[in-house]
Amino acid sequence: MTSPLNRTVTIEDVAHLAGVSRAAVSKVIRDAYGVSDEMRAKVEVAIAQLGYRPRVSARAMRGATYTLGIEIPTIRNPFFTQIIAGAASALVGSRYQLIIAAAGPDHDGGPQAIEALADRQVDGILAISPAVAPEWLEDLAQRTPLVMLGRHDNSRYYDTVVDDDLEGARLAVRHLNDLGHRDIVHLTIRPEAEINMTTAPHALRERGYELAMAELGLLNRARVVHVEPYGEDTRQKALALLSSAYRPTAIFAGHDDLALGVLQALSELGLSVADVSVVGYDDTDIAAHPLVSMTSVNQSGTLMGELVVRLLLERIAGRTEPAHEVIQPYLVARRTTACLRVDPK
Amino acid sequence: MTSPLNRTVTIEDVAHLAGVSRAAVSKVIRDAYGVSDEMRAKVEVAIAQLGYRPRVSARAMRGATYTLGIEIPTIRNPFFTQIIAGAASALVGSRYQLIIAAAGPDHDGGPQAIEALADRQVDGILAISPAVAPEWLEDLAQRTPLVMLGRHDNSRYYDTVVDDDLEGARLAVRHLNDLGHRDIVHLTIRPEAEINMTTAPHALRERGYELAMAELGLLNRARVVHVEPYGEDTRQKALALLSSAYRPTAIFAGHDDLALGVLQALSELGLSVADVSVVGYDDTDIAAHPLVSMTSVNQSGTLMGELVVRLLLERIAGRTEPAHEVIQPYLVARRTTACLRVDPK
DNA sequence: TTGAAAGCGCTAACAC
DNA sequence: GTGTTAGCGCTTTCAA
Repeated sequence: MTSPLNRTVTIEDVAHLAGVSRAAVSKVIRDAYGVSDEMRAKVEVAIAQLGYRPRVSARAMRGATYTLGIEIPTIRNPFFTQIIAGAASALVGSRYQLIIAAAGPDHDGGPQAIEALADRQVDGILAISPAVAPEWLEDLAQRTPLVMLGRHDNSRYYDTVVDDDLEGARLAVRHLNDLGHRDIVHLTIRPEAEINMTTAPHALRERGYELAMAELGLLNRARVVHVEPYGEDTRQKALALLSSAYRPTAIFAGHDDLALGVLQALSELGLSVADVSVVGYDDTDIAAHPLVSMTSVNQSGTLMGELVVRLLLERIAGRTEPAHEVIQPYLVARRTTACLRVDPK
Repeated sequence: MTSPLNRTVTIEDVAHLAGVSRAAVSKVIRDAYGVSDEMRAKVEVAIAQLGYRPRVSARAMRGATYTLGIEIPTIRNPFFTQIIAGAASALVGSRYQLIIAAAGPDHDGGPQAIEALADRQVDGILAISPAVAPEWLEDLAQRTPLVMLGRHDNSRYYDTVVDDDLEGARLAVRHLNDLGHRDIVHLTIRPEAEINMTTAPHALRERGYELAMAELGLLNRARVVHVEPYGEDTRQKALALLSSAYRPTAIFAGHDDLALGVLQALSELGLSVADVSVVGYDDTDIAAHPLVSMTSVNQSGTLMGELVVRLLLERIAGRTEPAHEVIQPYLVARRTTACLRVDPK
């Protein structure tokens, strides 16, 4: 199985050992048309004997890399890893390998990581990057099949999969209102962190929050607190908010990690969800844990991951009409949202 | 910035526009020796104008890919993503890009993902794979610089960074014993999930557990519960254990996710950490959250990530003597470990 | 069904 | 300091 050579074994070595041409070996490893069973057998024996593995870079020069790249804003958010898990599971049994590039707080949050994938000649790209202009993406998509997650725009060059963030936010606000809350604050990342306001999930959730508050006749009570997307800021701002004179009775956070920060601040102040109700977004695993038991809006990350892979493979296979899928979110009510007033009944 | 050509812009196009040779462009983009400031300026203008980006595959045919690959068993474990974050931060400002390959529950848990990275001609590999034979790794390491995380073996071909799992486990057991516990169960993944018993973290923690129990004269009470590494099994086994006639007063779990499963089972049975103390391993973020507040053994995942990158870059730069670093773990005591008996004093 | 040969985009010797 | 050129390991016509 191990190569007896010092240098890497190449297709040439296999061809030589099997007594055939390089082209023949190439056809066998690609399952290409026009190889006799006999030749296939010979070649496969030689491949196994030498432990031959085709070099992806060399293949990339002429053909495919059989690699799909996925970009995520940060690897520290469990919702993104859930999407990746979904994407990976959709690839099991296929000839494609998934590589991940995380943008992270230290980078520009998108283009850089996506370009890194494109530079590596992946056969297709999945990306979660609201902070990128559509024109830039269209340019990229014309070279590399591209499916974007969490974008509400409608390019003909790339596909999109997105949940109905506006509706998700309304679900959250209405739920809190149903429980008797009227002073509902929305805590979310500062809008500048997402370049394109109209296509970004958090901007849309913020609009959904305002819409819902308006529908409930609570617009005058609507308050939005913006925090830095990474680090300690959530906790700080939540502490300030919760210890201010105008403490809300409920907080709807833009995503679960922010909600966890709010819950942490609550704890630190000796308060509990009996004092201030909390709702998150994404319904990550930890939200369901009994110790946290956090109400959250579920947008089916795993299914999203599977879906984007399916769309991307279609694109790679040649589809040119754009696909734009919208996932319907649903609310999972748990202990972190409590009735404000006990029902007199 | 955008290319005016249909096809991808190549080094040839840049050379042509700048009125220089391909070699000159190559030197500029690699910061290589022997370019005049004037030429550099011309080339850089042309690069910007055409939006040229070198194709990694083509570079790989002759030189470097400036890509480091990191393999992790699963992306769903926050400890691994913490390591990745550390590794990524150590790479900020360097010319290297990190790509991630997750093995995942559906795969063979190591070789496959590592080979996928090697196939892509990464310049070096970081990997967390106890379930792989040293010979296999040595073979790989002779082709590609390799640093392994969480292995206790000592190859001269690859570097290792590992925490002292034996000691970590002892810290956990002693802590519980100090609190008055004597019936301490160890819950960990089934040993077959890690091929090489003597080099695998969980096998070593199990040995450390037994050692500590023996040192405390509690060997006759030592009990180990094995669970499947993924899925619902932890909860099931924990439920069974906690509702059995021989309920322990404390459980030391092999890692934080298992510990969370135990805490979940506790909750479901209407029990709390006042009834059964729990200790985890890895000290992931959620352990520190006030709602969880879980005692855990910290092995500095972020620092580990930074360290492995440093070692890998050294290897790539030419170091041949092996490096084998051992991290000292420490226990972070939190609410999940409670005194069994109130001190009469 | 099989093989010969061109060439993908880049780097590294080497010549100038 | 700069340009010329061979060639990395594959895939893909195209002939046989």
